[in-house]
Amino acid sequence: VAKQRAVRKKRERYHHGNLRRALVDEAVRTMRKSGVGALTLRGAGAALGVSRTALYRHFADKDALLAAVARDGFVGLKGALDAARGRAAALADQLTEMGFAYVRFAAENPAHYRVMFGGFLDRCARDPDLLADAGAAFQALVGAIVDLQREQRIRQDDPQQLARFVWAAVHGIAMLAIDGQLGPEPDAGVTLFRDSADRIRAALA
Amino acid sequence: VAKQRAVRKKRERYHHGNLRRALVDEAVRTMRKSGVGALTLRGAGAALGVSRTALYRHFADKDALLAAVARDGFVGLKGALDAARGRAAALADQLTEMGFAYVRFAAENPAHYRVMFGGFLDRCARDPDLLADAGAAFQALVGAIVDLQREQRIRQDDPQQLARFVWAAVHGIAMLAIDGQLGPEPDAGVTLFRDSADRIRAALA
DNA sequence: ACCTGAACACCGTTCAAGT
DNA sequence: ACCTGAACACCGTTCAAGT
Repeated sequence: VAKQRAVRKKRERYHHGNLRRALVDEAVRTMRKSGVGALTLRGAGAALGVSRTALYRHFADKDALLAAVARDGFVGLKGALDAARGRAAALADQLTEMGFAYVRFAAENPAHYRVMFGGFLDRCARDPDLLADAGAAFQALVGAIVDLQREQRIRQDDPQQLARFVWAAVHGIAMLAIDGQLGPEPDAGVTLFRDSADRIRAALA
Repeated sequence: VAKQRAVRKKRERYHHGNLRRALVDEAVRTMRKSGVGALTLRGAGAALGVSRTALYRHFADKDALLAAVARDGFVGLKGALDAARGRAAALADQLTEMGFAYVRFAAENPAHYRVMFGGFLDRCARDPDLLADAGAAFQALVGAIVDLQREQRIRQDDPQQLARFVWAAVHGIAMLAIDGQLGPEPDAGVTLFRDSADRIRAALA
């Protein structure tokens, strides 16, 4: 009976405009369990007790849904980076802590991470807000670098350029790890970042 | 008439066991023109004047074909890296030259590059030789680092570990560029590597 | 802002029966 | 080592007609 009521309640909420949110969550859930290849619009609809065509009221097509999934991912990534920055005891540790958080985010959400970055430009054409969400995550990194520059802890180059370099290094580690290119160990990415943190520090000195 | 003969000749070769090679080439061609999403087994067969089911004589399924495409890519990447290393005037320039070649390879073959790295571990299960081809490309990088160490030009850490760091940095630049995350400019990756080469050098010093 | 139901074109893959 | 031809299950997407 309680279950019945839960379903009823859910149903009602869909009519209040939450189907969009529910679809993104369902897509993320499916991807986490079975990869992005397992995500089908028909399956997502069925899982939510909604017709196959209902989602076209909220998304132009499958790619638009994936763009929303990507945006959701960048919001989560920014949250993880901000939290890591706050956790750092000393200013000098902020960037390292953020690097660990970044690689860990990717390792824990591999399918989601791939959607965030795969064909980014094409997805931005579908949903211009994606660019802003991705930019916000990137700015968390730029902010940490600007702070370090202000305290004279790292070189005074263009912070955007330095941030791009650090981003590429961490993104490369995350991607290689996700794709299994660093070996089958699930924490291969975290390990490589641990080994590389001193190199990155030296690069910025 | 000449065309007719070419087709005839091609046909004959297929029966000599070259259909496998022709399928890989056709897949690469299609991906280059229209992306990996445009690659279909039916289309590849039609383009080669071969039945829809003929390729199952050479590949277990579509993923096995993509594994062969990935292997082909790693062979090409290793060739580009070796050539770049040979081009370098001084020993100190080898790594930089290889970095440019790497990023350029990815920029010129984006779809191919994605197939090489996407789901690498899963693809290795399909075709164990993929691991060897990828390893050979990686060893080109390790070799350059070992040479620099022998001449005391860079730090004496574990060369495999240093190579992984450099690889991740360059891979990250290449991936961000391919996905348009560095902006719509087609040479955004090469530009970022140019800006980052000094950082990487400092990291290895 | 949803529903049902039917339909379209396009997939990967399998199989039977040939040469 | 290829072929033809038929079939299966599964896609994304569209449309008409409802509530």
